[in-house]
Amino acid sequence: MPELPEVQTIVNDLQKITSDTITGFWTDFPKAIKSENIGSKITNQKIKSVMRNGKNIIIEIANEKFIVIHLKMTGKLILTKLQPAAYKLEAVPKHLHHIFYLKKNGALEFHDIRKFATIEIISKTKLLEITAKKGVDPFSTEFTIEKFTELIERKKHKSIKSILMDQTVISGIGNIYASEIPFDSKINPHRKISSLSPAELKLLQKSILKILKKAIELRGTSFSDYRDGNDKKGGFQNFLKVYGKAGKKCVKCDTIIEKGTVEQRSTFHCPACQK
DNA sequence: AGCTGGTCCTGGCAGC
DNA sequence: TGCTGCCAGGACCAGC
Repeated sequence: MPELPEVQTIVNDLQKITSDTITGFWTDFPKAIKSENIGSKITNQKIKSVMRNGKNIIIEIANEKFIVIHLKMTGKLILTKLQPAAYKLEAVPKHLHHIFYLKKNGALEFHDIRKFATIEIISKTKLLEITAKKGVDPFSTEFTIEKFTELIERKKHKSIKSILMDQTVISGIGNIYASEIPFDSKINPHRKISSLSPAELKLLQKSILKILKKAIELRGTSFSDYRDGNDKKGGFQNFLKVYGKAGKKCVKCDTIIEKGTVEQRSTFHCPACQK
């Protein structure tokens, strides 16, 4: 499932479509598109930039309009060299649901197995509204220990895991890294925020940056479906310590990794290493 | 206001 | 073997 490192990898790969022009759009699943008349809004528009905001991919086009894409669990954006004429639209691959045709780069294919991913065309005003609702980006200079402390102030009764997942606190962390980060900090993800000492909070902040940074270096985690902009797997799945490891031995102490639930999401930790 | 639980969707797998 | 049914997941929304 694409989280910050995966989305960042895709956005990096998509930099090459900057200054290209969208020549057309095709879809067989309009339900995923939250805006009307997408084709006429984006056709013949030049791409000004490709950015990330939390787990959103934002493609800026002319007239201060933005294509906002959220890949949810199984969405994939893959750049191909295929020209529009090469697509047999009556027989596209099963999970290919949208295609952005490009003047120079061929096409940007949007695949999605579970059809949860969304596309939206929004104005600059709306974009600012969306980003204002989001918490701090871990890689922005705003992500200081003071800001972190302030953001969790009203959420002290919540668990550490749920805070890491809360996009209005820190934007970009999903279920995989929300288990891996507390393991790196040696902190039990089920603990309440209020139980954290200032030193532990600092440790957690350090682990957020460390784990996300390493995952970006390895081009993300391909736990099941994730692929980068070139349809290649990431590498961080080989470095997972607890996520998906229930019943297996902890790499550090041989204790059996436990699987629990936080807000209906599976959560993994080592009961010996993580206090 | 804040919390819970339902919803979207389908591949993969456990159990019979 | 073939079927059924459950689970995974992010974000949003209805209802209390």
